[in-house]
Amino acid sequence: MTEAVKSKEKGVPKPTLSRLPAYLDYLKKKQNEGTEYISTTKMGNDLELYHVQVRKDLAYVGASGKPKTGYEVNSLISNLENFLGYEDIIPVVLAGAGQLGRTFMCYDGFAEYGVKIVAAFDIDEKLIGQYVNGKPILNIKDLPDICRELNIRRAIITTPASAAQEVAGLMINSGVEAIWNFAPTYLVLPKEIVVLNENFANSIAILRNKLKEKGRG
Amino acid sequence: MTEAVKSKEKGVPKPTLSRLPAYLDYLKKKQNEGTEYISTTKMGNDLELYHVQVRKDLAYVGASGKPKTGYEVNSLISNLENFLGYEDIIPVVLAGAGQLGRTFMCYDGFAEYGVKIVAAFDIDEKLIGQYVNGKPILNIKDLPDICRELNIRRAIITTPASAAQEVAGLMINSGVEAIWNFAPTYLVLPKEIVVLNENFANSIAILRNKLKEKGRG
DNA sequence: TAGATTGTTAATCGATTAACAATC
DNA sequence: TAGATTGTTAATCGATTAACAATC
Repeated sequence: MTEAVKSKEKGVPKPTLSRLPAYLDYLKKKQNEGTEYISTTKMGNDLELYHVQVRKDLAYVGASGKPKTGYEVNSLISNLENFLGYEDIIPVVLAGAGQLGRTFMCYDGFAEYGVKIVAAFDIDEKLIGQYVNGKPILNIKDLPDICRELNIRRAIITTPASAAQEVAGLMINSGVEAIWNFAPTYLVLPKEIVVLNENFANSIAILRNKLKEKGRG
Repeated sequence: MTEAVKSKEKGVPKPTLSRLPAYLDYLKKKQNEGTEYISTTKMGNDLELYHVQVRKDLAYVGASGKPKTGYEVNSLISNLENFLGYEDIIPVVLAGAGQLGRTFMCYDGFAEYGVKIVAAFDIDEKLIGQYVNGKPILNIKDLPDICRELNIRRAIITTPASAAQEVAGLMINSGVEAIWNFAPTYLVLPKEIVVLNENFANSIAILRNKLKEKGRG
């Protein structure tokens, strides 16, 4: 009946959501250059987007501007950061301490977006017990205990493709609700689990297709 | 006038394209299990897609099935691989031989999709001259010459965010037409250049949003 | 004031879903 | 034959684009 309830139900449109980090990145650069106000016309031009779309996206995160002046860069950044929730620190575990896994353990950029790797897990005895960037590599067998103890709900998979499905199962049994999968395979998991398959094959296909569209094979 | 011309013009619908690698991965697993024929009903069930959509996507890559029997797994795989063009080997250069860059140099999985890193480039004297997985790390200053010499048109960026934009410019001046960017920033480049920004911030935002939609913050 | 810019409402476009006919 | 499955055509849905009114 009341529209307050109705509007809360729907999630963010996916296309909108995927543009928000681009706006944020762009605005931070502008902020560094000392820009105080910016128009959606300018933003749209630079980011190759239609200005009305930019305005709608910004309205979505609660931002508003002034006719003739535009939007205040600082408050726009706050709006976006708030909406994206980068302030909340979320502890995650990582399975697969191979080269990619260890790269992620070292990569402090995750922290900027609120993702904090607390421990890695592997099956390889040679890796178990080591520390990478201050984070321990533990035996995969201990994953359930650690997850429950620390109340971990998010996980990253960087195992080989062959191990990914099994590891994902183990994680889910340990209370994990969301999985960010970098293993080159598509995980098939229960509907209540959130998965994001980060798939290079997919990216390569998209790149090739964009090239083909522009007439270059 | 003739519909032959008309139909060629349009590119693949993006949603379709992004599902194709998932089908391929799924079908290869089925092939391993010895499955010879498969229905779109089954595929749709397993991959959480509507069966008509699966059928349309498969029609797109030139596959066809038989009523009552379904699609032949082997030929479906061929169709997909053909369409995705994983057989053509494309030489690429990589800029930024830091930890992520070196991880990619070691990762032979790229080869499976036709991507072959021929050389890496960096600005760091300590790295220049080293070999990683048989591939040389060269001085970034030599990138233009090497690209022109070997007729390289594709590049990967794994530099820090601060260097990415400049490196991209250098690449474009050296004949590069497509850039796969892993630096945590959105590149703004001429329209004729194809860019794919592989952005973790974006992924994290999507993951969070999926969780929110399911009622878990 | 005039003009740039915001913000909203309507029209278009494309992809997904549904209904149904064709086939083995 | 009957039923499962393909393949096509029409209906729905959601996002983008366009048109326009409001405002500083």
